[in-house]
Amino acid sequence: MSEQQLDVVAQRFRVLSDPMRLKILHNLRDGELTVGSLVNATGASQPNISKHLSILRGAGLVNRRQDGNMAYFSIGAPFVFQLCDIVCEGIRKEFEQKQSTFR
Amino acid sequence: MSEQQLDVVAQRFRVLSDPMRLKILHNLRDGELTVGSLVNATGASQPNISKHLSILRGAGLVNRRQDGNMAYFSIGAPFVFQLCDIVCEGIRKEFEQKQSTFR
DNA sequence: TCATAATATAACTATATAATTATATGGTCA
DNA sequence: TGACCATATAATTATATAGTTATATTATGA
Repeated sequence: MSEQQLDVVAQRFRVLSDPMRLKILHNLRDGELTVGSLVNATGASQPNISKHLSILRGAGLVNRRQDGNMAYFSIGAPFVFQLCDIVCEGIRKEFEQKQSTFR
Repeated sequence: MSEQQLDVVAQRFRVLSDPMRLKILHNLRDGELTVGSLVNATGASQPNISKHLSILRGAGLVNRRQDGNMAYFSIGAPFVFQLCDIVCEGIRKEFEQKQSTFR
């Protein structure tokens, strides 16, 4: 793997390394939502959500569809959930190991 | 998924979001290495490598074994390579889509 | 066309963190 | 014990970025 490839991969992980962005992706799991809906669902400010959405879009993780004066966002790369599942599984195993140290 | 869970998952992605850490993991793919070997392999400074290794260790991604006055590090969670593969595949598909826009 | 609603962008601030330099710790062997 | 080697930690600096406030853009409907 080349230096450049590692940079690109690291950049993708960075996009996923923010709780609010994960929260947005999580909320989109059941289907597309408008920016306003995401603002309500997350409790974050509208500019904040817009910015996160543009970052997610830059990484191809969400798609944007405009209808009237509303923008609908949806999951663009379902593999993100696969990634989260693997990470969660890893965290679980790690806890188990740490626990077993005390048994 | 709870707020707290999202925080933990985001934190894990953050650990993987640095090119030098990915480089270290990549170098460990063929087996354990000492800090010195990793310094040589990566071209980074010794304190820098030590710090990255401690971050990786904190996330359970590498294991440490001491022998004499040398520390041997090895992959602690093989699933990281699975994660990278999925991300790489995602990047490839994204390029394909962007390319097809011009055909 | 004007007022309004939804979203996006810009400028700014505060915080997190990667890398460097200097120093400390811990082990080995004479 | 004392010199040396490998690794770890501390302090510092520079940069990246999340969030806020204010403003711009774009679309709708009276």
